[in-house]
Amino acid sequence: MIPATPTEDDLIAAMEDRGCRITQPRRDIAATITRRRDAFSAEEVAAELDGVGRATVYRSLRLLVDAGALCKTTMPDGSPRYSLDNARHHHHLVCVDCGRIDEFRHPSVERMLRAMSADIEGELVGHRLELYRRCGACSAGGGSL
Amino acid sequence: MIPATPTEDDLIAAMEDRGCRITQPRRDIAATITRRRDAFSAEEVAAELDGVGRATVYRSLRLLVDAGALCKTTMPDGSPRYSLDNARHHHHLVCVDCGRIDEFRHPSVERMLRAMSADIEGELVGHRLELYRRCGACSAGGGSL
DNA sequence: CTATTATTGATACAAAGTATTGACAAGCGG
DNA sequence: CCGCTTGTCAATACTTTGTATCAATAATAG
Repeated sequence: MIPATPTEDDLIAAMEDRGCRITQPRRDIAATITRRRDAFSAEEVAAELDGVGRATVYRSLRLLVDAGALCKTTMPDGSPRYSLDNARHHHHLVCVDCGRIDEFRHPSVERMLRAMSADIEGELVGHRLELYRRCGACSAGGGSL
Repeated sequence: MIPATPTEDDLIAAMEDRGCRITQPRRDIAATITRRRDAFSAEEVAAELDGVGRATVYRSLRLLVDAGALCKTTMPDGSPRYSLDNARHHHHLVCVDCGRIDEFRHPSVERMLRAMSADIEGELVGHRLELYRRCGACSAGGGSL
């Protein structure tokens, strides 16, 4: 089964699974972010949803990140972007030109972590890995021209 | 030659090499951060140096990061920490208990990047990798007790 | 020693959140 | 169905980590 991009209902379900009440603002947020195919900032969501408070947007996004339905990625300049989570345990490939975020899994990452954990003192409890690239479309002549 | 932790003079030299003027505030900042053996935040430095403006501290830290004398690392909660740079081209090993930041180099990282770049579209232009662990001292019974 | 110009401190502002609070609404218990 | 408890809400204030502006000052060039 192909791990498809989550739908609005998937996001609602993810929140329900965490024992949360499903409220109108949360529905609105789920609808807004599933409509986007690209990465977005919390402020963009807040700006698009007029009746919903900023704090609620931030709370809901965090909820979805905790629930594993949403990923929070760091851009090269350090600013955060959110994107829907398609698959468990992956890393991010961020285009430095268009900001597009793709997920990837590659056995070499796990291999590296295994090799590392053998050589470091203490136990590894987590990691953060982002790869920055110029994506195919941007290299081809689109991008920042 | 062992790549030692930079001294105050190394930091001054790094700034001079970038064509900067060596001012008293910059000397003070260099002295303060070389006295610390652990990672620190910009606000800590600013708080310790009373006559020096916050903006100057941030400007100088950025200068040192750009000059390659200082590293800026992201903690698991997303907050930034600075630490002296001992060696070129490394990554960070952050203790989630005591906040200690160590540098590491491991061939498996470069190997992973090579393997990745063969498999992704577009050109890799950078990466960000932090490993989070519980360090030896913290595992041993110190840590957050 | 003086002119030039980088640098400074103060202040304001920005981005990305978190904390607080009083109002409201969901869901349960009867 | 009613009321109560408690989660959630919007608004607002505050926090952290900076950056922008600007008039005053200090470093270096000559």
